[in-house]
Amino acid sequence: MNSRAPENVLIAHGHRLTEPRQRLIAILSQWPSRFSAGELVKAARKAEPPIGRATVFRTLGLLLELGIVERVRGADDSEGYVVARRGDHHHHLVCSSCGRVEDLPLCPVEGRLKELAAERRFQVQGHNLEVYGLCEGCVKADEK
Amino acid sequence: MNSRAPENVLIAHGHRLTEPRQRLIAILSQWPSRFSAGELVKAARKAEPPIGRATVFRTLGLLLELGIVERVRGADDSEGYVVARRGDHHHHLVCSSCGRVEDLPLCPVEGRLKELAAERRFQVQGHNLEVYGLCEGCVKADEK
DNA sequence: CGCCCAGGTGATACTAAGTATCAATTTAGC
DNA sequence: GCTAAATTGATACTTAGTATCACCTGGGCG
Ligand SMILES: [Mn+2]
Ligand SMILES: [Mn+2]
Ligand SMILES: [Zn+2]
Ligand SMILES: [Zn+2]
Repeated sequence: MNSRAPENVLIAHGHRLTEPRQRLIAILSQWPSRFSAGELVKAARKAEPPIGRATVFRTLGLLLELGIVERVRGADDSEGYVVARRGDHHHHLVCSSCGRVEDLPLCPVEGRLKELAAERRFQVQGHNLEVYGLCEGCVKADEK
Repeated sequence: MNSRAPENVLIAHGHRLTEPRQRLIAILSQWPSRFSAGELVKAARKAEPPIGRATVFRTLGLLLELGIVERVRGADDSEGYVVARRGDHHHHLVCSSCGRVEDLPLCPVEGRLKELAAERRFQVQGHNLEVYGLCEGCVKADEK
């Protein structure tokens, strides 16, 4: 049994494994890449039977809190989500051309940040970093 | 003449120095700290004569693009703005207790990020970083 | 198995942050 | 002052998310 499977994480945190939640997880598990709240709402509405908008947002919030999905902002500042592929502290490389999201497991901030903040007497609790640019595929397409 | 004064920056970029813009700049110049779009809209509506909502958003976008204001996300993921105090590349220390925003002029990402991204064949175009924690004042208040 | 109720659902309505349209107004240069 | 182009503000629309509340159901208990 994979204890990192969304269904098990839900249960482990005392949440119920309801039908709408299972169906949303199934939809997400096949999602190719970054998606907006609206896209998920649309997919949920098309399902049979349809899943309500409020439930989609509530479930999205729950999955976010459990680390099953992550919020990732686009280069254009748009909100978006991706299904998480790792549970530890990491950041994202977001392609500004195709929108693909890659995990960046090594945090380029940790060390340096502590010193800088300490000098300012600022007590760091957390940070968030997104890196924008072109993924390998889009760089190649660009060179042609 | 301070060429960094908002009025001059507008003109230098070929924009008109209209009355609503001047009045919005005046309102912003007295803004104590981080503000939301809604707060600015409200202040603009209370002004005499009132400034329209659409104009507030358009002007905010313009000032953002000219670097006169900066978008700063709160620890709770809320959108917000601050009047910029510097024009070069920098980040922000955002107090999760009082909401105050401090500039962090030394970018703790630059060096390390290049190497990491190069290994992944990701061509970096930019990044955005926000640091959350407690400002000096709130740390002290907390200790009591 | 079947009861029961806390937790969850979905319809609806509401808020915040924008964007789009367009007729009416204003700015800035001549 | 005149005029064209930029800007305004009213209105309507979109996306993201929250609040309410009557109804429903998952799953623990007997
Ligand atoms: Mn990730
Ligand atoms: Mn700043
Ligand atoms: Zn790409
Ligand atoms: Zn503070």
